[in-house]
Amino acid sequence: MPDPKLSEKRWDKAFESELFKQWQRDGIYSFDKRAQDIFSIDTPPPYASGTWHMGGAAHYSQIDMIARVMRMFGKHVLFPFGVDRNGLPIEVRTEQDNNISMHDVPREEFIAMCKKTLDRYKMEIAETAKRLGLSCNAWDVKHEVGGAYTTDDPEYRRLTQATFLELWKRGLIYEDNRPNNYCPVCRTTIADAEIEYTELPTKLNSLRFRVKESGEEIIIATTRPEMLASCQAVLFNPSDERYQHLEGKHAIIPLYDRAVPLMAHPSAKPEYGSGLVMVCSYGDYTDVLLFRELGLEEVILINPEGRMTERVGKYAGLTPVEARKAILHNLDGLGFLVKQEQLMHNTPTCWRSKNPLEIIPMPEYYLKQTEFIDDLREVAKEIRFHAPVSKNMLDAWLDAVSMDWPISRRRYYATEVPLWYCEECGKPLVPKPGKYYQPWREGPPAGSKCECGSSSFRGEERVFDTWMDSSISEVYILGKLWDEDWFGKHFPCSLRAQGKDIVRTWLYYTLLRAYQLFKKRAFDHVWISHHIIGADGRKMSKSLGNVVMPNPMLDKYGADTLRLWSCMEASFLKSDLRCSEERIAGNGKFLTKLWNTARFISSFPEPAEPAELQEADKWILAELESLKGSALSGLEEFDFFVPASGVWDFVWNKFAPHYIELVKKRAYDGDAAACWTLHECMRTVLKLMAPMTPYITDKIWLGVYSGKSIHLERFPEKDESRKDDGLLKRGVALMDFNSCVWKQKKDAGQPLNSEVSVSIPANLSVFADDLKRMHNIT
RNA sequence: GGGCCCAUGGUCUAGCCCGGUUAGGACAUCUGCUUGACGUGCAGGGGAUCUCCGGUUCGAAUCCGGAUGGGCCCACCA
Repeated sequence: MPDPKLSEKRWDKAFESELFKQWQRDGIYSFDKRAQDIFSIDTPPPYASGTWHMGGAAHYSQIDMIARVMRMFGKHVLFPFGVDRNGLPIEVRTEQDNNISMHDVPREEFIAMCKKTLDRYKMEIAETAKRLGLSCNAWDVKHEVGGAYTTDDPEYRRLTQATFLELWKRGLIYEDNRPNNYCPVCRTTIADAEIEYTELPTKLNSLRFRVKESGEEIIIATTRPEMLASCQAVLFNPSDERYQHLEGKHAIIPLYDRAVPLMAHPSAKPEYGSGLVMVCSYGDYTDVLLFRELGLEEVILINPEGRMTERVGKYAGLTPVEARKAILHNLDGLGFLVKQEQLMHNTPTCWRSKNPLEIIPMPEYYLKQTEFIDDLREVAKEIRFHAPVSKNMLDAWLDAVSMDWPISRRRYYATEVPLWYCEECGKPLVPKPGKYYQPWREGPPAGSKCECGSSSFRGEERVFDTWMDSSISEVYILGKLWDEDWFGKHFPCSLRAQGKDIVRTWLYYTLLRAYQLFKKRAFDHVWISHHIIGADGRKMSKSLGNVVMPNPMLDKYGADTLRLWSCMEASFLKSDLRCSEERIAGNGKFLTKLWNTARFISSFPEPAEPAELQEADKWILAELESLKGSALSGLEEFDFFVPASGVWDFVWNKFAPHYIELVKKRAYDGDAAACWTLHECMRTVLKLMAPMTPYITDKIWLGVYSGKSIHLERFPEKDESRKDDGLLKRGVALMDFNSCVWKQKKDAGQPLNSEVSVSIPANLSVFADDLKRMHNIT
């Protein structure tokens, strides 16, 4: 081989960190606000806790590919790196690490502890992100467009508060003391969107009640016997013949000896249990509706600590589960328990703590959302979804939203609700937006006075739901805080890239907030990725032993291999990706192949102009053109399976074994047509692969073609003149012919370079010269 | 209970929208090979009644209907 420009014999993942440093030094991904043709990408800031999982690594790699694709389509890409540091997981982690409960420690102190926890984690995430080769605009710069950000930054929080104050001004926020989902473990109200339903075993208990007027015995089935004390009615279906005579009578609650009305109501299903149902405050959401509808008096049985209140009598202080056990024991002892059936119950649980929820009334702030659902349905139609079917997930949630969004929480490490209350008349004092307020530790703005004349205020102690922060991420990254004009020009954000699991939270809330604030869609494109799961098709979990972590994979195989794997496994937009080390490793082979192909080609000079092309050259250019077409359309869809597998197929199944072998002899002779075509194919392949495998492509590019990074290049233009379907067909025959000759020599036990006597079919006569030299045909 | 998606060799998948190819590839497996770059390579082989049943059609993996089996999302069954 003549001197190759690439001296190393194979791709070495150790080049990756060098290249990353060089990119940073040259600032090739930095963001310039003055640029035209902006493409902005809003990504889920990864949660700061712990190391990155495979899902995060693959997910972010692919978002990075989108950023690189848009750059190569000529856009100036806003792609900031963010880290999420708000919310419950940090608090829970801090509580565990320090073996304390948040409420046992002064607020100030607890927040300091959270910060300490966070600082331990922060670097780890960023380091993995860098190793993956993410082309984020900046890693250290803060507080400007393109800068890295954290969601607990006072700047971010002041934006959250400013948007809250704006919505307050527009009358979209109100306070209400209504029964709501409450997580006793997190000790806070949560929104419907934060509920996860889990199938949990429970017992359906049939209890013996008596009818006060007749002394008749009736059976009532319940899964929540500990709620007996709050029972205010017993219902039967109006069509249920068995119970018509009970109308207007009363049932006596066992243990508590209290009489409650028996009534007909359609919500009681005759076929379930005994057909009689007790209504308690609050066993489930139906109870809430019934209490409201029937005007029943609410009895609070569970306190904010998740313990039974005085109203349950001797079970006070127990948790609901303990109380259930105790009360069942008592009921059984007194003969009230008739039977128990085991059943699975789709139980609402907290998505953070995974614990069953209770329904407890608590005064909370609400953001109106139900009246915006129809508008959001229209907004969603203006957005291009990748893949299009993913829009179904959003539509399904829009159909399900039934009540306004409770936005206040009773936690510490989060953005504060920026309000004070007059000590005299209780009226809220609403500060001007623009500053980060912490009402629990500071007074209202100097000189504040209530309408009633008082200047004595009490600070609000509640904080916001984390989604109040997250749902304005696109507003934050587009720099509304720092440059209102620029923001106005570049909103909506070009793209939201996120996982399918947070459609009803992050995506939905962002669209809601953007619509409320700006009457516009938040994004032009929404890209929804699926999950990374274990090789066995199940969710990765330690107990199943199917966990693969990104850092060890990066150590062993490098970022490009990992990135290529995420493209090659399947379409991330259409299905979950199964992950096994074996399959990741296999992708490294393609990098070796690509490297060697490039190294070989680099040993031939690249003519400035294509000379008179021969038929074989025209054939591979036609193949290249067809690859360009399919790959570019896949890239436009942000679906990397098509371009990656297309390039793989082109290089490994057509270009290297057939075309290169065909023109090798010509190339050695210095034929300009062959040399030019080899380089043309290689340049195109490198560019098409650059977004997916940014390291190896740049290393080759810099080594062979340019002093400047491939990541500053544009995608090759399509060239209609190279299309030739007839030639493509002939190419297939050509490849078949090659296989035939190879097989013939193999069957004859001859080496591949031996002389052979075969006749070249008429339709391949145009390739005759190349074929003769390739196969040594005499 | 409602909705959405899916079903292709041992495994993961492409093709299906716009019916007609020996159903393509990767991984695994088997055999052989220094071929002027690559043994992390090259060449070749074996392996699929395209879940099932109907229908449309000259012709169905592809279109239509149904069944079965998965997955996901939503929903107040006590």
